Amino acid sequence: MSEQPATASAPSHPASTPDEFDLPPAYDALATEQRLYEQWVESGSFRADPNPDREPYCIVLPPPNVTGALHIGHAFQQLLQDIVIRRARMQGLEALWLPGTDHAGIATQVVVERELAKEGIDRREIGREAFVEKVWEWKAQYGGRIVEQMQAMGNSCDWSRLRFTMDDGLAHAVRVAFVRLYEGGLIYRGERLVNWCPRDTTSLSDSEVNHWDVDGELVTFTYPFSDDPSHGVDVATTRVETMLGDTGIAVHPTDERYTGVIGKTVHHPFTGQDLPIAADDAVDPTFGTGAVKVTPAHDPTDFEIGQRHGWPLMNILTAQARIADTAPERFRGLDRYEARAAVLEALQELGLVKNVERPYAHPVGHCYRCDTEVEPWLAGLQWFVRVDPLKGPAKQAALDGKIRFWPERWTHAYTQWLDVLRDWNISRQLWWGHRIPVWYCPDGHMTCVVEDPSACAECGSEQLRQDPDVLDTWFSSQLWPFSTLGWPEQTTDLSYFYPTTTLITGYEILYLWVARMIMSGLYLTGDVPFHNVVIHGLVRDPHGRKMSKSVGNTIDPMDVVERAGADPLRFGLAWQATEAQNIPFGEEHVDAGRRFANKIWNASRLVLRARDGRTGPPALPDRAAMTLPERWLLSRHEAMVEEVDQALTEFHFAEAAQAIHRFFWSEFCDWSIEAEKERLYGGSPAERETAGELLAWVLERTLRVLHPMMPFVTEEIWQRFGAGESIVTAPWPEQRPELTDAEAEARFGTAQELVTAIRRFRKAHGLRDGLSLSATLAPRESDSKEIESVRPEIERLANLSSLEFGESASEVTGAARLSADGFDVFVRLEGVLDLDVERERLRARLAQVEAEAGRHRSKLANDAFVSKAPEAVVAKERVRLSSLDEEAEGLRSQLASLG
RNA sequence: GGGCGCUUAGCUCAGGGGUAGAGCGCCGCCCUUACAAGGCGGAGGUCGGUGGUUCGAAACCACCAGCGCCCACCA
Repeated sequence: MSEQPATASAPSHPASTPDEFDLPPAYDALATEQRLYEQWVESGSFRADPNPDREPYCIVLPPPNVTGALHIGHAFQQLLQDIVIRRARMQGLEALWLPGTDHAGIATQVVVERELAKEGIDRREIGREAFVEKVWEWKAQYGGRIVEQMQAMGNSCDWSRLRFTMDDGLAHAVRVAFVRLYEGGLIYRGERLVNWCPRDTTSLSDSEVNHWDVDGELVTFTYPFSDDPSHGVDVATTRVETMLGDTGIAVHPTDERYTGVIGKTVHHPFTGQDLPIAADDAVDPTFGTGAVKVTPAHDPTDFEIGQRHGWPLMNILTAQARIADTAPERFRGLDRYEARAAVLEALQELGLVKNVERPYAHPVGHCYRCDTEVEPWLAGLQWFVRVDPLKGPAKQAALDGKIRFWPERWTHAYTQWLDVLRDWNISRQLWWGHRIPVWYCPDGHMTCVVEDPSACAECGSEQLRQDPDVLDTWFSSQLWPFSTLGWPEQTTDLSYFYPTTTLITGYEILYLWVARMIMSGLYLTGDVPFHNVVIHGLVRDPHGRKMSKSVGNTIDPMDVVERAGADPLRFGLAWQATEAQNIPFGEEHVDAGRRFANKIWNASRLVLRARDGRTGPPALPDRAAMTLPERWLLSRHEAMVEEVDQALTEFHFAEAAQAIHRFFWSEFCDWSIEAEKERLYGGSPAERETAGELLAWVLERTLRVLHPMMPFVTEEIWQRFGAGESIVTAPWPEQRPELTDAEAEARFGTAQELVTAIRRFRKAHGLRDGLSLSATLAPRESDSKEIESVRPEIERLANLSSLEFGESASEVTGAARLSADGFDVFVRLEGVLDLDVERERLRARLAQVEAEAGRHRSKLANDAFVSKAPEAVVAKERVRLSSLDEEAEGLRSQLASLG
C-alpha cells in the first residue's frame, strides 16, 4: 500500500469509504515501480528452471554491447520480448528470458582505444596484455549499467543467468565450436583479398561492410604498347592510384576491337614493367573502353582474373592504406587519397590521361564501425568458415517451417541472402576478443585444440606460438542460444530449454547474427536454435528520421523512466509496434501512455470502491441478475480478450495494445462505468453488489491481459483485489466464448446511438450538459419493448429527466424529432429552443440523409447489383434505404411545422 | 543491376471486396461526487497515378510515379 499522502486539492470522499480504497487521485509511477520490481526479484518470479511438469518457453536476449548504454531501440526490442515472456509465464509455461551482454570486439576496442587516447595512451605502447586488462576494467565499470536500465524498464529476465560472451563457459564453447568446425573441414586458413579497415587495422567480413555511393572520379588513361609507344590501350578506373599495382590488362574474348592485341604487352609508365594483355570473360565489353586494368592485389575481380592468368600480386598499400615500398619511390608514403591525386597528375604530365569524369558517383564499401572506406587488401593468412555445406540445411529449416519468420516476408530475404553467401572471414587483427585456438610450431605445423596445448600435435615441439588474431565477434554471438544454456555440455538446461522458442531482433542483424546462429546451431547442435524469429522495425523520431546525437532527436529511455515511469514508455512503444520498417516515436506517445496509466488508476479507484470492501477474486454475477448493458460489457470484453490473445500469438503488438486501449477507455470507462453508476449509486444493495462485482470481474481480467505491456500499474492495482500474491504469475485469462452476446451488442449499440443523437442535439442548440431534457421514443421498425430494458441507462447517459415510450410519431407534437437506428426520438422543446437553429439543423440533416438515400437508391436500381450481390447485402441496402426515406420524410414534416 | 517495403485525416500510422478508423493536433462547451493526465460534441480524407477484374475496388491484378531499405566484385 502506498504511503503517499493525498494531495491537498484532492476531494475527500464520504466517510463511509474505507481507508484502504482511498487511493490518491493520480497514479504515481515513480513511487511505485522500483518497489514492485524489487518485490518481483525477491520473490523469484522471474526465475526459470527445468520443470518436467511444464512446457518451456525460452527467449535469449540479443546481447547488447557491454560497454554501451541502452538506447530507445533496445528499450523497444526488450519490451517486445518482455511482453512475450510475461504472457508465456502467465500461460503457465516455464518461461525463461535469458539476459546477457556481448564483448563486441571492434566496437569495444575502438571505444576503449579512444578513451585511452584521451589520457595520451596508445595501445601499442602498453602492449596487448595491458590493453586487454584495460578493456576488462571498462567492462566492470559499465557492464552493470545495462542491467540497471533493463530493470528500470521492468524487464522480467532471469538475472541469475546473466551471461557475457567472454565468460569462461562461453569461451569454452567458442573453442569447442572452432575445433569441431576445423576438424569437420569447415574452417580453413588461406590468403586472399579481404575487406580491410585501414583505421581499425583489421579485416572485416562481407556483412560488416556497408556500401554507399561516393562522389568520385572516373579516370580514363592510356597504357602505351611496349612495341609501339605511340599507340596504346585505354582503360578506365575510379581508383587511379591502384595502377601502381597493375600487373595486366584484360579484354573480353569476343571484343573485336581488341582481338589483335591479345598477347601483346603494354608498358607501365612508372614501374617500367611490361604488362600482358589477355582475354577474360569477367570483362564487360560495354563498360568504359572495354579494356580493364588488372590490379590483382587490390580488387576482388582483378584478383580472380590475375589468378586465372598467373599474374603476380603486387601489394602497393600498407595496413594504414599508404603507398608501400613496393611502389615507385616517388609515391611512397602518400596516403591513398594523396596518391590518387599524385598519380593522376603524373599521368597527365606524361600526356596519358584521356578523360576525367568528375563527379562520378559509384558505390564504395565502408567499415560498419567507423565508416572508413574499406580497402580490398591482402592481409596475410586469414581464417575462413566454409559456408557451402552450411547453407542448405539453414535454408531448408526456413522452407520447412521449422523456423518461422514474423513477418513472413523476411523468409525470402533470408533465403536469398544464403543463396549468394560466400565464405566467412572470421580473423580479426584485434586484441579484444576470443583468441583463435590454433598454435604454430617453428616448423609451421598447426595445432588446433580446445585446451591450451603444451606441444605441437604433429612434431611435439614445445615452442608454440598462438595465432595472434581474435575471432569475429559474431563467431561467439552465433553460439549464444546454446552456449548460454551450457553447450557443449549436455546440461539439463540445454535439453529442456533448447531449441529456444522465439528470437526477437531487428532486421539490421538478420544476416550478421540470425542467419549464422541458424547455420552454426544446425551444425553444432543438430537442431534449430529457435522456432520463431520476430523481426521488428527501427525506432525513429516522430518524423521518421533516424535518431542521432548530432541531430539532437534521441530519446534516452532512462530519462523517460525517471520522468514519467516505465509503463508509459512501454505502452507508448507498444502502441507503435507495428510491422512497419520504421517505428516513429516521440514524447507524445509517452504522454499517451502516462494518461492511460492514470486512466486505469482512476477507473480502478472507482471499481475498488464499488466493491465496497469485498476482497478476493471478483465473482462473475449470475446472468439472470445482469442487465442488458452489463451483458454488453461482458460481450465486448470477451471480444477484446480474444483479439488481444490472437494478436499476441501472431506478435502483432500494436494491435493488441490498441485493442486494450479502445476497450478500456471507450467501452469500459466511457460507456459501462457511466452506465453502471445508475445502479452503483442509486440501486438496491443487491444491484449495487452485482454491478460492483461485474465491473471488478471485468477490470481484474483486463488488468491481466494488459499486464505484459504495463506490468507496474497493473500489479499495483491487482494486488488490491486480494485475488492472489502477484499478477506476474496470475493466469492469462482464458477465453469465454459463452460471454459473446450478439443481442446485447445490438441493443446496447442502439442505445449508444440514441444517446449520441440526443447529446448532439443538445450541443447543436448550445444547451448545457446539465440541463435535463424529456423525450419520447418511438420505434419505426423494432419493438420498443426491446429497448425499454436500457431505459435507465439511456436516461442517465443522455441526461433525460424522463424517457417515455410512444407508439408512433403522430402522438408527439411540439418536439424536435431525432432519428437513430430505427427509432425516432422526440425531444420536448418547451420553448427553450432557437427555432432558426433548429431549422438549420434539420435542413443540414435532411441534405445529408437525402444524399445518402440517393446513393442507396441508385445502387438498388442497378439490376446487376440486385441479381448478383449476396442476398444479405441487398437486404441490408433495402433496410437502410427505407430507414433513410422515413427519416427524410420526418425531417420534412418537421421543417414544415416549423414554418 | 537485382529484391523488398511504403504511399489512407494537419502529423504519425492501423485496417482491408459491400455505409472510411485510431492516437496526437485542431474548434466549441463543461472543474458533473474515478480521472481537467478528464468528460461531451464537432470539423477534417475523391485511401499516390493510370488501366484491368468485379454487380461493387481504398482493398485484388498489371503498369507507372515518388520515398525508403536490403543485397550486389561492373573497372
